[in-house]
Amino acid sequence: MSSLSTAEERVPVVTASAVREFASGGYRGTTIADVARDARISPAYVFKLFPSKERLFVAALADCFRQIVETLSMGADEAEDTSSDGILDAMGGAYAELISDRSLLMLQVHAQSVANIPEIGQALRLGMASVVRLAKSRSGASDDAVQRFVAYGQLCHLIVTTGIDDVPDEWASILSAGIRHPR
Amino acid sequence: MSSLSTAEERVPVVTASAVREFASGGYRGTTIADVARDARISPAYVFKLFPSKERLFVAALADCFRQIVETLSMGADEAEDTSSDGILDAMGGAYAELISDRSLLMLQVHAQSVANIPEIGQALRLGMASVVRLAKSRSGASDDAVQRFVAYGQLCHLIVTTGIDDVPDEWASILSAGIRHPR
DNA sequence: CCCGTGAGTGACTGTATAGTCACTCACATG
DNA sequence: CATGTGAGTGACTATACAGTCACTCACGGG
Repeated sequence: MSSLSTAEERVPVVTASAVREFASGGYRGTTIADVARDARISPAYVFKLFPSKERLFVAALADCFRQIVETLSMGADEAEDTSSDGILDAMGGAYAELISDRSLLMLQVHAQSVANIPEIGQALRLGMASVVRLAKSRSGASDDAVQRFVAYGQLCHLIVTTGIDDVPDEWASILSAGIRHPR
Repeated sequence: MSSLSTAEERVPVVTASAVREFASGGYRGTTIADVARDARISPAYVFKLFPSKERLFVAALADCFRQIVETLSMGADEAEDTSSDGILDAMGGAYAELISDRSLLMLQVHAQSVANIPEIGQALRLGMASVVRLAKSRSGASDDAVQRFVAYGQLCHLIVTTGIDDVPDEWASILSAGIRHPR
Protein backbone atom coordinates (compact mmCIF):
# COMPACT_ATOMS: atom_id res chain seq x y z
CA MET A 1 0.00 0.00 0.00
CA SER A 2 0.88 3.67 -0.02
CA SER A 3 2.89 5.56 -2.59
CA LEU A 4 6.54 4.93 -1.74
CA SER A 5 7.83 7.73 0.38
CA THR A 6 10.89 8.34 2.47
CA ALA A 7 10.99 7.11 6.03
CA GLU A 8 11.69 10.63 7.20
CA GLU A 9 8.46 11.84 5.70
CA ARG A 10 6.55 8.98 7.29
CA VAL A 11 7.76 9.62 10.82
CA PRO A 12 5.67 12.76 11.46
CA VAL A 13 2.63 11.16 9.85
CA VAL A 14 2.90 8.11 12.09
CA THR A 15 3.51 10.36 15.08
CA ALA A 16 0.29 12.20 14.34
CA SER A 17 -1.55 8.89 14.14
CA ALA A 18 0.01 7.87 17.42
CA VAL A 19 -1.22 11.07 19.07
CA ARG A 20 -4.78 10.37 17.94
CA GLU A 21 -4.78 6.68 18.79
CA PHE A 22 -2.99 6.88 22.12
CA ALA A 23 -5.22 9.80 23.06
CA SER A 24 -8.27 7.69 22.43
CA GLY A 25 -7.10 4.40 23.93
CA GLY A 26 -4.32 5.25 26.36
CA TYR A 27 -0.93 3.60 26.42
CA ARG A 28 -1.97 0.05 27.26
CA GLY A 29 -5.33 0.25 25.55
CA THR A 30 -3.84 1.13 22.18
CA THR A 31 -2.06 -1.38 19.97
CA ILE A 32 0.63 -0.83 17.41
CA ALA A 33 -1.88 -2.23 14.94
CA ASP A 34 -4.28 0.61 15.80
CA VAL A 35 -1.65 3.22 15.05
CA ALA A 36 -0.54 1.42 11.90
CA ARG A 37 -4.12 1.25 10.62
CA ASP A 38 -4.60 4.95 11.19
CA ALA A 39 -1.35 5.72 9.38
CA ARG A 40 -2.22 3.26 6.59
CA ILE A 41 0.92 1.21 6.92
CA SER A 42 1.60 -2.26 8.28
CA PRO A 43 2.28 -2.85 11.97
CA ALA A 44 5.70 -4.21 11.06
CA TYR A 45 6.70 -0.95 9.44
CA VAL A 46 5.87 0.99 12.58
CA PHE A 47 8.71 -0.91 14.23
CA LYS A 48 11.07 0.15 11.49
CA LEU A 49 10.26 3.78 12.21
CA PHE A 50 10.20 3.53 16.01
CA PRO A 51 12.14 1.00 18.06
CA SER A 52 9.35 0.20 20.51
CA LYS A 53 5.84 1.07 21.57
CA GLU A 54 7.26 3.07 24.46
CA ARG A 55 9.34 5.29 22.21
CA LEU A 56 6.41 5.81 19.90
CA PHE A 57 4.35 7.03 22.83
CA VAL A 58 7.15 9.35 23.90
CA ALA A 59 7.33 10.77 20.38
CA ALA A 60 3.58 11.37 20.42
CA LEU A 61 3.76 13.08 23.80
CA ALA A 62 6.66 15.28 22.73
CA ASP A 63 4.71 16.33 19.65
CA CYS A 64 1.72 17.08 21.85
CA PHE A 65 3.75 19.49 23.98
CA ARG A 66 5.38 20.98 20.92
CA GLN A 67 1.93 21.93 19.66
CA ILE A 68 0.88 23.26 23.05
CA VAL A 69 3.96 25.46 23.43
CA GLU A 70 3.54 26.77 19.90
CA THR A 71 -0.10 27.59 20.54
CA LEU A 72 0.49 29.23 23.91
CA SER A 73 3.19 31.31 22.35
CA MET A 74 0.92 32.49 19.57
CA GLY A 75 -1.80 33.20 22.10
CA ALA A 76 0.60 35.38 24.05
CA ASP A 77 1.58 37.23 20.88
CA GLU A 78 -2.00 38.08 20.13
CA ALA A 79 -3.04 39.17 23.61
CA GLU A 80 -4.94 42.43 23.57
CA ASP A 81 -4.47 43.15 27.26
CA THR A 82 -0.70 42.99 27.66
CA SER A 83 -0.62 42.94 31.47
CA SER A 84 0.69 39.72 33.02
CA ASP A 85 -2.80 38.54 33.80
CA GLY A 86 -3.99 39.53 30.36
CA ILE A 87 -1.29 37.48 28.69
CA LEU A 88 -1.93 34.44 30.88
CA ASP A 89 -5.58 34.82 30.05
CA ALA A 90 -4.87 34.94 26.32
CA MET A 91 -2.73 31.82 26.67
CA GLY A 92 -5.58 30.09 28.46
CA GLY A 93 -7.92 30.99 25.65
CA ALA A 94 -5.52 29.71 23.01
CA TYR A 95 -5.10 26.48 24.96
CA ALA A 96 -8.85 25.99 25.28
CA GLU A 97 -9.17 26.31 21.54
CA LEU A 98 -6.28 23.96 20.83
CA ILE A 99 -7.70 21.14 22.90
CA SER A 100 -11.15 21.41 21.44
CA ASP A 101 -10.70 18.04 19.74
CA ARG A 102 -9.58 16.59 23.08
CA SER A 103 -6.68 14.55 21.68
CA LEU A 104 -3.94 16.66 23.17
CA LEU A 105 -5.75 16.82 26.48
CA MET A 106 -6.45 13.09 26.71
CA LEU A 107 -2.89 12.25 25.76
CA GLN A 108 -1.62 14.23 28.73
CA VAL A 109 -4.02 12.49 31.07
CA HIS A 110 -3.00 9.08 29.77
CA ALA A 111 0.65 10.04 30.07
CA GLN A 112 0.15 10.97 33.72
CA SER A 113 -1.25 7.55 34.34
CA VAL A 114 1.85 5.81 32.98
CA ALA A 115 4.36 8.37 34.18
CA ASN A 116 6.00 5.66 36.26
CA ILE A 117 7.54 4.36 33.04
CA PRO A 118 10.81 6.29 33.21
CA GLU A 119 11.00 7.59 29.64
CA ILE A 120 7.38 8.68 29.72
CA GLY A 121 7.71 10.44 33.07
CA GLN A 122 10.77 12.18 31.70
CA ALA A 123 8.92 13.35 28.59
CA LEU A 124 6.05 14.59 30.70
CA ARG A 125 8.38 16.59 32.94
CA LEU A 126 10.12 18.07 29.91
CA GLY A 127 6.77 19.11 28.49
CA MET A 128 5.54 20.66 31.71
CA ALA A 129 8.86 22.44 32.16
CA SER A 130 8.55 24.07 28.76
CA VAL A 131 4.97 25.11 29.44
CA VAL A 132 5.77 26.62 32.82
CA ARG A 133 8.85 28.40 31.55
CA LEU A 134 6.96 29.78 28.61
CA ALA A 135 4.06 30.98 30.75
CA LYS A 136 6.41 32.65 33.18
CA SER A 137 8.70 34.31 30.66
CA ARG A 138 6.03 35.48 28.25
CA SER A 139 3.64 36.83 30.85
CA GLY A 140 6.12 37.96 33.46
CA ALA A 141 3.45 37.00 35.98
CA SER A 142 4.20 36.09 39.58
CA ASP A 143 5.03 32.52 40.48
CA ASP A 144 1.66 32.24 42.19
CA ALA A 145 -0.18 33.31 39.08
CA VAL A 146 1.69 30.80 36.93
CA GLN A 147 0.97 28.08 39.44
CA ARG A 148 -2.71 29.00 39.39
CA PHE A 149 -2.65 28.97 35.60
CA VAL A 150 -1.48 25.35 35.63
CA ALA A 151 -3.80 24.31 38.46
CA TYR A 152 -6.87 25.53 36.60
CA GLY A 153 -5.56 23.81 33.48
CA GLN A 154 -5.55 20.56 35.42
CA LEU A 155 -9.07 21.24 36.62
CA CYS A 156 -10.06 21.72 33.01
CA HIS A 157 -8.62 18.26 32.25
CA LEU A 158 -10.72 16.76 35.02
CA ILE A 159 -13.86 18.44 33.73
CA VAL A 160 -13.33 17.14 30.22
CA THR A 161 -12.29 13.58 31.06
CA THR A 162 -15.21 13.05 33.38
CA GLY A 163 -17.74 14.87 31.22
CA ILE A 164 -18.68 17.10 34.13
CA ASP A 165 -19.69 19.88 31.77
CA ASP A 166 -22.67 17.78 30.69
CA VAL A 167 -23.89 17.20 34.23
CA PRO A 168 -26.66 19.64 35.19
CA ASP A 169 -26.21 19.36 38.96
CA GLU A 170 -25.01 22.06 41.31
CA TRP A 171 -21.70 20.42 42.24
CA ALA A 172 -20.84 20.19 38.55
CA SER A 173 -21.45 23.85 37.89
CA ILE A 174 -19.30 24.77 40.86
CA LEU A 175 -16.40 22.96 39.20
CA SER A 176 -17.07 24.20 35.68
CA ALA A 177 -17.83 27.83 36.47
CA GLY A 178 -15.90 30.16 34.22
CA ILE A 179 -13.56 27.44 32.98
CA ARG A 180 -12.92 27.60 29.28
CA HIS A 181 -13.12 24.08 28.01
CA PRO A 182 -14.05 22.54 24.68
CA ARG A 183 -17.72 22.10 24.10
CA MET B 1 -5.02 -21.59 51.01
CA SER B 2 -6.74 -19.27 53.43
CA SER B 3 -8.83 -20.19 56.41
CA LEU B 4 -12.38 -20.64 55.18
CA SER B 5 -14.28 -17.45 55.62
CA THR B 6 -17.54 -16.05 54.39
CA ALA B 7 -17.70 -14.40 51.00
CA GLU B 8 -19.06 -11.28 52.60
CA GLU B 9 -15.96 -10.95 54.74
CA ARG B 10 -13.73 -11.49 51.72
CA VAL B 11 -15.26 -8.74 49.61
CA PRO B 12 -13.77 -5.79 51.49
CA VAL B 13 -10.41 -7.53 51.71
CA VAL B 14 -10.31 -8.10 47.97
CA THR B 15 -11.50 -4.54 47.40
CA ALA B 16 -8.57 -3.26 49.44
CA SER B 17 -6.20 -5.40 47.37
CA ALA B 18 -7.80 -4.02 44.23
CA VAL B 19 -7.21 -0.46 45.42
CA ARG B 20 -3.53 -1.16 45.95
CA GLU B 21 -2.99 -3.10 42.75
CA PHE B 22 -5.02 -0.92 40.41
CA ALA B 23 -3.35 2.12 41.96
CA SER B 24 0.03 0.73 41.12
CA GLY B 25 -0.68 -0.70 37.67
CA GLY B 26 -3.72 1.16 36.37
CA TYR B 27 -6.81 -0.50 34.93
CA ARG B 28 -5.26 -2.19 31.92
CA GLY B 29 -1.88 -2.72 33.47
CA THR B 30 -3.25 -4.73 36.38
CA THR B 31 -4.47 -8.29 36.04
CA ILE B 32 -7.01 -10.17 38.07
CA ALA B 33 -4.15 -12.46 38.99
CA ASP B 34 -2.30 -9.51 40.53
CA VAL B 35 -5.25 -8.66 42.73
CA ALA B 36 -5.82 -12.30 43.62
CA ARG B 37 -2.20 -12.74 44.62
CA ASP B 38 -2.36 -9.69 46.87
CA ALA B 39 -5.55 -10.98 48.47
CA ARG B 40 -4.10 -14.50 48.75
CA ILE B 41 -6.90 -16.19 46.88
CA SER B 42 -7.09 -17.75 43.43
CA PRO B 43 -7.94 -15.66 40.36
CA ALA B 44 -11.01 -17.80 39.82
CA TYR B 45 -12.41 -16.84 43.19
CA VAL B 46 -12.13 -13.15 42.41
CA PHE B 47 -14.72 -13.76 39.72
CA LYS B 48 -17.03 -15.35 42.24
CA LEU B 49 -16.88 -12.21 44.34
CA PHE B 50 -17.03 -9.68 41.48
CA PRO B 51 -18.69 -10.32 38.12
CA SER B 52 -15.97 -8.67 36.00
CA LYS B 53 -12.73 -6.75 36.12
CA GLU B 54 -14.64 -3.56 35.39
CA ARG B 55 -16.90 -3.96 38.40
CA LEU B 56 -13.94 -4.77 40.60
CA PHE B 57 -12.30 -1.52 39.53
CA VAL B 58 -15.50 0.39 40.21
CA ALA B 59 -15.68 -1.14 43.69
CA ALA B 60 -12.09 -0.09 44.33
CA LEU B 61 -12.77 3.45 43.14
CA ALA B 62 -15.90 3.75 45.25
CA ASP B 63 -13.95 2.62 48.28
CA CYS B 64 -11.28 5.17 47.47
CA PHE B 65 -13.81 8.01 47.52
CA ARG B 66 -15.45 6.62 50.62
CA GLN B 67 -12.13 6.96 52.42
CA ILE B 68 -11.56 10.42 51.03
CA VAL B 69 -14.94 11.72 52.10
CA GLU B 70 -14.51 10.21 55.53
CA THR B 71 -11.10 11.81 55.91
CA LEU B 72 -12.17 15.23 54.65
CA SER B 73 -15.07 15.13 57.02
CA MET B 74 -12.85 14.35 59.97
CA GLY B 75 -10.44 17.07 58.87
CA ALA B 76 -13.30 19.57 58.86
CA ASP B 77 -14.36 18.44 62.32
CA GLU B 78 -10.92 19.09 63.71
CA ALA B 79 -10.31 22.46 62.08
CA GLU B 80 -8.95 25.01 64.53
CA ASP B 81 -9.78 28.02 62.39
CA THR B 82 -13.49 27.59 61.74
CA SER B 83 -13.83 30.21 59.02
CA SER B 84 -14.70 28.85 55.55
CA ASP B 85 -11.11 29.16 54.41
CA GLY B 86 -9.88 27.63 57.62
CA ILE B 87 -12.10 24.60 57.17
CA LEU B 88 -11.13 24.13 53.53
CA ASP B 89 -7.53 24.40 54.63
CA ALA B 90 -8.00 21.75 57.29
CA MET B 91 -9.63 19.49 54.73
CA GLY B 92 -6.66 20.01 52.42
CA GLY B 93 -4.30 19.05 55.21
CA ALA B 94 -6.28 15.90 56.00
CA TYR B 95 -6.30 14.98 52.33
CA ALA B 96 -2.56 15.48 52.01
CA GLU B 97 -2.04 13.13 54.91
CA LEU B 98 -4.46 10.52 53.56
CA ILE B 99 -2.75 10.26 50.20
CA SER B 100 0.72 9.98 51.67
CA ASP B 101 0.93 6.37 50.48
CA ARG B 102 -0.15 7.53 47.00
CA SER B 103 -2.58 4.68 46.38
CA LEU B 104 -5.74 6.73 46.62
CA LEU B 105 -4.20 9.48 44.51
CA MET B 106 -2.93 7.18 41.78
CA LEU B 107 -6.23 5.33 41.61
CA GLN B 108 -8.00 8.59 40.83
CA VAL B 109 -5.51 9.43 38.12
CA HIS B 110 -5.87 5.98 36.54
CA ALA B 111 -9.64 6.26 36.78
CA GLN B 112 -9.55 9.57 34.89
CA SER B 113 -7.65 7.86 32.13
CA VAL B 114 -10.33 5.19 31.66
CA ALA B 115 -13.29 7.41 32.44
CA ASN B 116 -14.60 6.72 28.96
CA ILE B 117 -15.69 3.31 30.21
CA PRO B 118 -19.23 4.23 31.22
CA GLU B 119 -19.41 2.60 34.63
CA ILE B 120 -16.03 3.98 35.61
CA GLY B 121 -16.86 7.51 34.46
CA GLN B 122 -20.04 7.25 36.44
CA ALA B 123 -18.22 6.16 39.59
CA LEU B 124 -15.74 8.99 39.16
CA ARG B 125 -18.51 11.56 38.83
CA LEU B 126 -20.25 10.16 41.88
CA GLY B 127 -17.03 10.43 43.86
CA MET B 128 -16.29 13.98 42.76
CA ALA B 129 -19.87 14.97 43.46
CA SER B 130 -19.61 13.76 47.02
CA VAL B 131 -16.30 15.53 47.52
CA VAL B 132 -17.56 18.84 46.14
CA ARG B 133 -20.80 18.66 48.08
CA LEU B 134 -18.96 17.87 51.27
CA ALA B 135 -16.44 20.67 50.78
CA LYS B 136 -19.19 23.15 50.08
CA SER B 137 -21.55 22.15 52.86
CA ARG B 138 -18.96 21.71 55.57
CA SER B 139 -16.99 24.87 54.85
CA GLY B 140 -19.79 27.07 53.62
CA ALA B 141 -17.17 28.62 51.35
CA SER B 142 -18.01 30.41 48.12
CA ASP B 143 -18.31 28.42 44.90
CA ASP B 144 -15.07 30.00 43.74
CA ALA B 145 -13.21 28.85 46.82
CA VAL B 146 -14.51 25.30 46.46
CA GLN B 147 -13.51 25.30 42.80
CA ARG B 148 -10.05 26.49 43.73
CA PHE B 149 -9.83 23.79 46.40
CA VAL B 150 -10.41 21.12 43.75
CA ALA B 151 -8.15 22.78 41.17
CA TYR B 152 -5.19 22.80 43.54
CA GLY B 153 -6.00 19.21 44.46
CA GLN B 154 -5.61 18.31 40.81
CA LEU B 155 -2.32 20.22 40.67
CA CYS B 156 -1.20 18.15 43.63
CA HIS B 157 -2.00 15.00 41.64
CA LEU B 158 0.13 16.25 38.76
CA ILE B 159 3.03 17.02 41.06
CA VAL B 160 2.95 13.57 42.60
CA THR B 161 2.45 11.53 39.43
CA THR B 162 5.26 13.26 37.60
CA GLY B 163 7.60 13.41 40.59
CA ILE B 164 7.95 17.16 40.15
CA ASP B 165 8.67 17.58 43.85
CA ASP B 166 12.00 15.85 43.33
CA VAL B 167 13.07 18.15 40.50
CA PRO B 168 15.33 20.96 41.74
CA ASP B 169 14.69 23.36 38.84
CA GLU B 170 12.89 26.66 39.00
CA TRP B 171 9.86 25.64 36.96
CA ALA B 172 9.30 22.75 39.35
CA SER B 173 9.33 24.91 42.44
CA ILE B 174 6.87 27.31 40.84
CA LEU B 175 4.42 24.40 40.54
CA SER B 176 5.12 22.90 43.95
CA ALA B 177 5.24 26.08 46.00
CA GLY B 178 3.11 25.81 49.10
CA ILE B 179 1.33 22.67 47.90
CA ARG B 180 0.94 20.07 50.60
CA HIS B 181 1.81 16.79 49.05
CA PRO B 182 3.19 13.53 50.37
CA ARG B 183 6.92 13.40 50.76
C1' DC C 1 19.28 -3.14 -18.70
C1' DC C 2 20.93 -4.48 -14.35
C1' DC C 3 21.63 -4.08 -9.72
C1' DG C 4 21.91 -2.00 -5.09
C1' DT C 5 19.27 0.34 -1.69
C1' DG C 6 15.66 1.29 1.01
C1' DA C 7 10.31 1.09 1.47
C1' DG C 8 7.10 -1.90 2.94
C1' DT C 9 4.81 -6.36 4.33
C1' DG C 10 3.02 -11.36 5.50
C1' DA C 11 3.45 -14.65 8.46
C1' DC C 12 5.06 -16.10 12.55
C1' DT C 13 6.34 -16.65 17.83
C1' DG C 14 5.95 -16.41 22.53
C1' DT C 15 3.51 -14.82 26.05
C1' DA C 16 -0.15 -12.95 28.64
C1' DT C 17 -4.85 -12.58 30.26
C1' DA C 18 -10.23 -12.26 31.00
C1' DG C 19 -13.34 -15.33 31.95
C1' DT C 20 -15.39 -20.35 32.61
C1' DC C 21 -16.38 -24.72 34.65
C1' DA C 22 -16.20 -28.89 36.77
C1' DC C 23 -14.45 -30.15 40.65
C1' DT C 24 -12.78 -30.73 45.91
C1' DC C 25 -13.28 -30.23 50.47
C1' DA C 26 -14.53 -28.20 55.05
C1' DC C 27 -18.16 -27.73 57.98
C1' DA C 28 -22.82 -27.48 60.06
C1' DT C 29 -27.05 -29.75 60.77
C1' DG C 30 -30.29 -33.60 61.57
C1' DC D 1 -22.80 -40.72 60.34
C1' DA D 2 -24.90 -38.90 56.07
C1' DT D 3 -25.72 -35.06 53.43
C1' DG D 4 -26.31 -30.42 51.64
C1' DT D 5 -24.22 -25.91 51.09
C1' DG D 6 -21.01 -22.71 50.11
C1' DA D 7 -15.76 -21.62 50.03
C1' DG D 8 -12.21 -22.10 47.08
C1' DT D 9 -9.32 -23.86 43.13
C1' DG D 10 -6.86 -26.22 38.90
C1' DA D 11 -7.01 -26.50 34.44
C1' DC D 12 -8.68 -24.86 30.46
C1' DT D 13 -10.18 -21.69 26.27
C1' DA D 14 -10.03 -18.12 23.20
C1' DT D 15 -8.02 -14.20 22.01
C1' DA D 16 -4.93 -10.57 21.53
C1' DC D 17 -0.60 -8.30 21.13
C1' DA D 18 4.60 -6.75 21.06
C1' DG D 19 8.14 -7.65 18.51
C1' DT D 20 10.91 -10.37 14.65
C1' DC D 21 12.42 -11.83 10.20
C1' DA D 22 12.78 -13.23 5.75
C1' DC D 23 10.86 -11.60 1.99
C1' DT D 24 9.12 -8.59 -2.20
C1' DC D 25 9.24 -4.90 -5.01
C1' DA D 26 9.83 -0.06 -6.78
C1' DC D 27 13.13 3.02 -8.23
C1' DG D 28 17.38 5.59 -9.47
C1' DG D 29 22.25 5.41 -10.96
C1' DG D 30 25.60 3.44 -13.83
